[in-house]
Amino acid sequence: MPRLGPAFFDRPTLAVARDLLGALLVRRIGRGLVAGRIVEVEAYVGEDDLACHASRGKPGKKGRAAGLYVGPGHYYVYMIYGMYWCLNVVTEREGFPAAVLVRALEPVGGVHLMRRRRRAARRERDLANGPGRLCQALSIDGRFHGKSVESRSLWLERGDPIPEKEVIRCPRIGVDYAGNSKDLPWRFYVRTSECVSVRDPEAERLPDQSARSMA
DNA sequence: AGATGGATTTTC
DNA sequence: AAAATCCATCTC
Repeated sequence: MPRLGPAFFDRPTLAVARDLLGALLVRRIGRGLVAGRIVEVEAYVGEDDLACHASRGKPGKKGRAAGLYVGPGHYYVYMIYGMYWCLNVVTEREGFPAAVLVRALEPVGGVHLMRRRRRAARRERDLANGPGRLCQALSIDGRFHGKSVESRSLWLERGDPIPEKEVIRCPRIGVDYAGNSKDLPWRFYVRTSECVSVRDPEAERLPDQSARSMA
């Protein structure tokens, strides 16, 4: 499958997020390959999004959030709760802070390598069904922060498209602190996947999820 | 339900 | 300088 280049990410963040569903995230570790199909993502868009790191601290391109301004197709990797890494891909034009957080993968290849790094996971579906877990499973850490998606050891490939009917759109996880941004429906996941980290029963009951405005 | 634990941000 | 907070996960 062809790799996704920077141009793929140089688009509105919600469209990128939606289209990343079904794509493959591939990691090369030495001679081994570890790969997963993306089944859950979240969009973080601009300084006005109170859940986006760019809304914190001093406005502008300083500190941690600087990594969100670097232009489309770069990884933004940060540590959370002092223990776990989270992988984002920066979107939109240079100078505008936005990214897509990759929240869950369905294991596709190198499952034995994932198990080695995810001893706590008993079932295969638990190997990468969370933003911290997938970084453990694929051995992704701060070394990838700021790197390009054209990296030789971590990249994305186009996968089979996910039909609109299978896409669930709902509010993001863990952003209750984000005031008026907390209910924005900027999380997308694949309804039929067993590897979604947190399901949203209410959203799954509603018809025609992602046909709503992307604005 | 509670513990974890480092970087970042906010408050004093 | 100190306290609070965090895009989470594991164990109990």
